[in-house]
Amino acid sequence: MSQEQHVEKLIRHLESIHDLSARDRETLRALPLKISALPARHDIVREGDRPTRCCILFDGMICWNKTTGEGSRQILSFHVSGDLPDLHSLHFGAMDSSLQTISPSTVGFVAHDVVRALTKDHPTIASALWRSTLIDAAIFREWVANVGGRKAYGRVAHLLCELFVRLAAVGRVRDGRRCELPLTQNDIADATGLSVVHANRSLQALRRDNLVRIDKAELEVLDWPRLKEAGDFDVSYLHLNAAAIPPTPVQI
Amino acid sequence: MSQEQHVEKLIRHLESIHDLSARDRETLRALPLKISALPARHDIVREGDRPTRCCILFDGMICWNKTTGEGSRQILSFHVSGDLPDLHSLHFGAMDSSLQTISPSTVGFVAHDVVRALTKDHPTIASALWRSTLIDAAIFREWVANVGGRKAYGRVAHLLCELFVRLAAVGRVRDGRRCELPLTQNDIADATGLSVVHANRSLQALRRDNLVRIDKAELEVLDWPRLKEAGDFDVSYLHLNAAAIPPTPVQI
DNA sequence: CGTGCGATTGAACTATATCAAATTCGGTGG
DNA sequence: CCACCGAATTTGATATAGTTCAATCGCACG
Repeated sequence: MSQEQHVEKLIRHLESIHDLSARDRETLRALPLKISALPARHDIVREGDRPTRCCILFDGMICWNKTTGEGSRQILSFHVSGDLPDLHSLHFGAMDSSLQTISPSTVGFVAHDVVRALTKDHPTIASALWRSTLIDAAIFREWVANVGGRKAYGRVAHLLCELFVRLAAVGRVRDGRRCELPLTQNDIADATGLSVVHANRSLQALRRDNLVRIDKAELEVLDWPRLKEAGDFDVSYLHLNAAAIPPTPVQI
Repeated sequence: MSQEQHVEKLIRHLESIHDLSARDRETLRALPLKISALPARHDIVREGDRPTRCCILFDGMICWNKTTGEGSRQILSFHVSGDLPDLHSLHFGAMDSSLQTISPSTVGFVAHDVVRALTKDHPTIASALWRSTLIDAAIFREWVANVGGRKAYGRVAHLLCELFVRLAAVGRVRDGRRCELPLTQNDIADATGLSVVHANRSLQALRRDNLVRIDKAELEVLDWPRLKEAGDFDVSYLHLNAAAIPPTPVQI
């Protein structure tokens, strides 16, 4: 896929959370990028690293994670097409967590200096990027509430809701109800603070209740209203533009 | 206390995470503020609100929280003297969580427009504020790992470590080992995703093990190395300037 | 000197973890 | 195309961390 097509994904992401002018889009299209294809389970940034560039995700899925003292991995967030997961590295010295691919992914690297120049010369883009990191923070807040306050069933439902809406916001949902879901149950367990066994059983319960179907790394939402309710999911924390919020999927 | 003294707390906070010039400090000292004394348990901002001003905390303690579907409250973060807890409201429409005082608190309100002008005219201050919100995000990440990945004992220990270091960073630790801790056990439970009963028992265990003493809303760290170890605490996620990181408290 | 909130205790209950084994699946080499 | 391999999923059984409920205690404050 050409660089031009990839950059459109970044633009789509930014336009799902902020208005851009035609000129802003042109500026972004001219962004110097180093595009890389990465395998699954590849560390992009490790805890303690001092990166000098940011990464833009074009295809695949990546996550932030931390390893706690007892050796268990906690996933902190997932990122999808168009996201800028480590924009905050611009303002930090050492990274406090690791960024890793979940599935084989295509990313673009942009030097910090380039991003700094971009924000200096283009206030609207600066504002959109700023807002993007604040939305990341809002997602972390929601995750604190998710792992701290909900039972296993609800946690998993909430996670599926979030991924579905975020993918929908950047046009990655087909038929109004199917999206990629390249996570293993181990990943789901690490993201929700559950054991694999219990994550498995929670997923089974969601399927048994006919809320979702999961097959071949694909999620199909069968009953959006009940899935939302199960996950106690309220889309507002994603701070999406109204136009980017998916309509309630049609039931079958 | 005079407005001038209060603003020094903000400066102290910003200087714990970013360099400021003498001119930046002067600019901050001239900031138009509306200072308010608020009682404990007071809502400063509620989920869904669209604030037009930001809040700076001078004295007391406040927290972000969300109420989940089943009615339980999850605390998302605590804030201490000098913090700007809702700086991100500058870039958001509706708030996704509620900001509430824990103890009786003194805050200063600054209009969004004033902050926007400030960041426009003073790039260093803009950068410090930006960094401050990114550190908030880093704290949320750490909390996801805390509630998702640690046992009760470790969670509570981690929380105490964080508060101790953050208070120390802005000069709120006496004798190198004592700081305010105006939290009820209910607050600690809501912050760690535990029941009150279990939070109580975890605290008892920490005391039994002679890691801390808690009395009259005051925390005394008795054994910092072991407390850190119990909480699997690594200060780097707070992204403090080296000078703001407290030395290991003297053992008694 | 009561009143009420916060801390503490005990006991019963349950959600979730852990361990270990079996099964299915996707891909790879022959 | 088949056989095989490792990884991912699933299952069952047992163990435990944490919850819930209900009562008591302590103490600051009017």
